[in-house]
Amino acid sequence: MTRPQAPLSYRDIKQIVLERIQNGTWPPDSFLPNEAELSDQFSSTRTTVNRALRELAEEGYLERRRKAGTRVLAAPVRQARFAIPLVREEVEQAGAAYRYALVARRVIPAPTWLSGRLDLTPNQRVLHLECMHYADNAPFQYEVRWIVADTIPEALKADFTDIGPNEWLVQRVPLTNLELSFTATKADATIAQFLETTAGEPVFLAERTTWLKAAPVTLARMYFAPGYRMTTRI
Amino acid sequence: MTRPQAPLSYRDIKQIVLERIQNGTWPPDSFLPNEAELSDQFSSTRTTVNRALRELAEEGYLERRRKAGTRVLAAPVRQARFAIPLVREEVEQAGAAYRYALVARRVIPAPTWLSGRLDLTPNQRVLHLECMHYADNAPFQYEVRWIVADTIPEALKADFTDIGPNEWLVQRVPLTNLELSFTATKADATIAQFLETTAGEPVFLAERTTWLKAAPVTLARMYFAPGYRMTTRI
DNA sequence: TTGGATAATAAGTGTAGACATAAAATTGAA
DNA sequence: TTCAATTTTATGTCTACACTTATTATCCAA
Repeated sequence: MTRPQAPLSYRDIKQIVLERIQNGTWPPDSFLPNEAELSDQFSSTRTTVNRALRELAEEGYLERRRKAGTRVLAAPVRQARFAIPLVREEVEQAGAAYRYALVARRVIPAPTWLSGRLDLTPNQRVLHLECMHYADNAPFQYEVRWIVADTIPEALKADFTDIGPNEWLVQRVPLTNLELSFTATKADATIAQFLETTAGEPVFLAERTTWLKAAPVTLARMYFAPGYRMTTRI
Repeated sequence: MTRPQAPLSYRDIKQIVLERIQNGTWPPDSFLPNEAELSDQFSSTRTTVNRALRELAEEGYLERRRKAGTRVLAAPVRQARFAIPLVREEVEQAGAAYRYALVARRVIPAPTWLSGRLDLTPNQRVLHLECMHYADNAPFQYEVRWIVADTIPEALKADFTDIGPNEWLVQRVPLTNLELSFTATKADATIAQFLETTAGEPVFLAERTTWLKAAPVTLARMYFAPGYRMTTRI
């Protein structure tokens, strides 16, 4: 039953190329035929092949260089993508009820270490906030945050008793740069108290620094309750 | 000085659209003009505008739905991308000398918890490895790994004294699925000994499970020396 | 032999137009 | 009034072609 072959989409081509990489037709470090030749083989156009290969390169399977051609990467630089969700969404997605509470709020001159980190002039004013996020009334995250008053003056007037600073910021400040780091740390007395655990217990700490163009906006430390796991699948 | 406008590239258009989102011309939740109209405005083609918007959607700034149109996302689902490097590369990139050592190697029937995690039949054989990774002779990572013998029989013959199992696997097994999770845990006596720290200290733990199609390949637990930070910028 | 100009090549990008498809909006019948 | 069928529309994708640009390979002269 030979019926006229439906044209291959760029998805089909991606799939086929990936299979050929994975089954050894095109072993690591080898070069693929060029786009023109592939589009012939697939009875497709160079544009379609281009999109397929471009996306595979984007995903870390191929390396492409002009004139040199397209090469299969030996060790695909697999990259994990973590969505950075709002705490509320993270909690609700897990099927738990979210509750937020503002623990402390004060305006202070930036401590030296913070000035260093955010490149502030000495004693620039910052809004310091401490917040708790609960999942089904169990502590989920203890958040300590500093917001640079000069960059976001509106924040001084904002009321953070009902809405968390992260949600507040995300809704009105178009963040341009972001640095995110994760580490394990030991709960001190304060953290332990808020997370209802014992001082000295390991907690997962996410630290997030954001800028608006060159101006520092905020630094946040988010301590997660013991047992927290950040997970992703590829 | 009116010179004939060079045509806008899809990059230019991305930039312009991003600026309009960030300066409030197109506030969160609002809809952009449709592609045809935008291509008029930019004196470009729909194809080019399409690529710009598609990539911005990919990056989490826009949401696109057929017929509905293209909407600015209120809280851009910013996503962090972590490259998942080989330990060796991670160490060398930090400018340190990398050293690897195999600590233990044995073939055992899979313990119950592992069978559950990897969906193995009871007592299926696994290769159990313990390895150390050093940066400038200081402990960097303690790796505990199980490799499913039925899925990767070659692994039983492999010599892991010179090359780590991760590098070995990456070079010959085209992993198809991967689950990665991060958490903070307490160093037990063994971990503490290898990482040259004290039992009870918090350590950063990355756990990685991989499959080849549906077949489970390996589970790895990587304990990082105290002070380790996983960082990314957007 | 070497070094620099030049040609050749493969990917990168843009234009123009067509058809496909999902989903919202509308219409019509029960 | 409500639900199902139909129309409309914005994005999704493909074709065909042309031009651009980075980079390698080649060739020739010093």
